Amino acid sequence: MCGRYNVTDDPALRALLDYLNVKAAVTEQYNITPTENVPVVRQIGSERELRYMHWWLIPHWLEEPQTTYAMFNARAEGLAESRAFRAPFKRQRCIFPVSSFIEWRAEDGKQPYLIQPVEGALAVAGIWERWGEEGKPEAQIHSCAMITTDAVPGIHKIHARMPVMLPADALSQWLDPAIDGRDLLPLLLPQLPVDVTVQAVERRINNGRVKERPELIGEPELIGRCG
DNA sequence: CCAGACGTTGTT
DNA sequence: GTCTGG
DNA sequence: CCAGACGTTGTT
DNA sequence: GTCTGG
Repeated sequence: MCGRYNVTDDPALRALLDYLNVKAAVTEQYNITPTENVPVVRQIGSERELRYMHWWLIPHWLEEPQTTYAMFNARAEGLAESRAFRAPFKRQRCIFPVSSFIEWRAEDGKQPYLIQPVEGALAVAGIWERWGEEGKPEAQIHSCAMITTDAVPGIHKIHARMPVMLPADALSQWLDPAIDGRDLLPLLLPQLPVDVTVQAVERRINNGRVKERPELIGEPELIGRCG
């Protein structure tokens, strides 16, 4: 990606939210770009919730929100050491429900490809922050970033990086704020927890203002979760 | 992530 | 070439 | 000590 | 808020 994805309100995504024991529903969003509000699942104590957050992490110590630095992705490598990321990584982790995401490859310009699970939705690892005065919850901004890692071979043909996709049996640990993030670093490996397809899509979605379902082009390629 | 702007003076 | 906006 | 950074991707 | 560079 790790800078464009889709959220579809379909059985696959609902199944993921059910699995996480989250009741709320999502709104369909296509061609989501950094700085948009996106749904993420987080856990406070033992309570999980779906909450819309600004997709561009705003560290709590900033005087004012800014976009000077690219903060919508956070590299898994160095996450525990990064000044900007390590605090939220420690106890403010979240999951991005993702129906499909987009990667680009240079082919006479930029050709977008849709990566989509064959079955179910993706649980992408993330971190979140809260910015603003403690006493004014309505004025606070919640923000989030997706964690990235090296692409697995099947996806590397398109792009060298990809979001960290968590397997189902890792989700409870990932969301548990009682666990220190540093103890969860082994979860942040390049891996496909499910089979996915990679398929070219129309280039007009390169423009982030286009918010329609992308038209597929050509044949999908199946990438097995083990290769 | 990609696309598109990136600027001023003066007029409506 | 680089920054901003979506 | 204080000031300034704190980031990613992709390309060369 | 905390680390790095000067």
